[in-house]
Amino acid sequence: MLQVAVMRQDPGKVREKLAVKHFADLQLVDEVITLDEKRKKLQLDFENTQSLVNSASREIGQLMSKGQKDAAEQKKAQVAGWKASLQPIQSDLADTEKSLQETLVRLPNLPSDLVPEGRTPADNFLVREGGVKPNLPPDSVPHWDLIKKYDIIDFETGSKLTGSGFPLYKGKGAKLQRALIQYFLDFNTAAGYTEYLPPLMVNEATAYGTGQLPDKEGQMYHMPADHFYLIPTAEVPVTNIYRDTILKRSDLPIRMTAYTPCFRREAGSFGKDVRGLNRVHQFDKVEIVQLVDPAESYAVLDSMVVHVERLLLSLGLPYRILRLCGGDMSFASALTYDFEVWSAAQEKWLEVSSVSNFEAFQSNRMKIRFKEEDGKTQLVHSLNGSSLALPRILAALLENNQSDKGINLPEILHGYFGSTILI
RNA sequence: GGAGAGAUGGCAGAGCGGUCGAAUGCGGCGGUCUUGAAAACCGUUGAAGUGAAAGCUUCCGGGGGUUCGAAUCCCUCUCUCUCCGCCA
Repeated sequence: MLQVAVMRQDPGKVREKLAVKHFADLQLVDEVITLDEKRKKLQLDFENTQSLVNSASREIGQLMSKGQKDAAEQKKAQVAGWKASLQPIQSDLADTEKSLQETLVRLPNLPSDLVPEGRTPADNFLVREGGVKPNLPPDSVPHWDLIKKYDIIDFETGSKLTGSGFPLYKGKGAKLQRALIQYFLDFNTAAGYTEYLPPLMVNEATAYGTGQLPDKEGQMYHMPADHFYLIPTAEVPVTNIYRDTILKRSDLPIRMTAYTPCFRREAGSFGKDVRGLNRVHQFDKVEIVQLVDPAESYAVLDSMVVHVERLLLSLGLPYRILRLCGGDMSFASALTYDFEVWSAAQEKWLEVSSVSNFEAFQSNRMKIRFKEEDGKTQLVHSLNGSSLALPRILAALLENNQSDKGINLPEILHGYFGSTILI
């Protein structure tokens, strides 16, 4: 959620920045400012009258204790008059605050100055590529064939148990998932992230805090009986750990990591994009989240990018890093880097991580603040990224490392998996 | 699921319907003392909105009500604890 103060200060700049994101309803900026002015005026009216009521009430108390009943009754009548005039102001104020809030949550975060112009993924800025693309023999096959060959995921039975997009990992496939999760968590905790294992269902307030509600309601699985949502990413419960908290400056930075399954309805997906592991409804992911001093958030973003890059390098996967253009960024993000790995048999790039700085957008909604030495409280900046999403990593590992003998695993996984090769 | 108790400031813990935004203790911060530290003593110490400031308003789990006035009374929801039942 954008801060009203920022919008008031320079509405022109806000509109300009929203245009970079191709946000159409620019008039909402003026609506917010108008509503906020109205809110202020009503609040002032309310407070002035309320102040009269309060002080009169105090006087009534004093009169009563002195036994001056008549004078007290007179005051009471006066107060009744004020209270009557208070009523419409109060309801008007409540309505104004409500529509201000509703308007505010419809506005996306402002992109940072580094965000490139553009509308589609084709306009994303290539930051760098790394790793070496393998030269596969002509008889190489995509991962869904390898999955069958080694019998490591049973999609059909997953469909039988739940529905399409709910893979059933089996045997070495299940073990490789466990190995990857274990390795990713170890990698993150070694870098100073504290490990969490959060609830997989969240309530409405939590889903609202990270911005899944009210906008992306249709993308989450909902449990109507209890008003819970299955999490689409660990970001949701983990960032909300600090909702409504005032931290000390010395608490920052807060670094958290969590493994969770992620549940996404992916309504509207179809075709070859959903083949194999490319897009599924339930998948495993290890997430990193940081809450930091605003002055440092962009340096932290860079360090998170390097962190994820090292992880990909250690897996020996060819990757590229993209800085997302205004049109391809998420609602809440100010700057996002996407990581894609090269899936050699499909011959396409697969997104495996998205690292973003949300600046104060999420923290403003969640009221995550810290106290400066001089006693002022201000909003933290929040950042998160995947390190990493498992299915597409698995797809690339299978495709890129296939051989006559089996899937040759990167060295770092040998210990975790208990073997150098998956056969 | 049944019965009971409770939810107050960073923590602990008081609080008669009327100067209660809230005693007290601990912790934090500042100071006195000290070569330095500790101890002791003194002072200070919640958040939000608005304002140049003084101030004013709101907040004692959430929501609603009674009253001139609610942390205090009533209703309701949520959560926590104790006991019972069920159970991985």
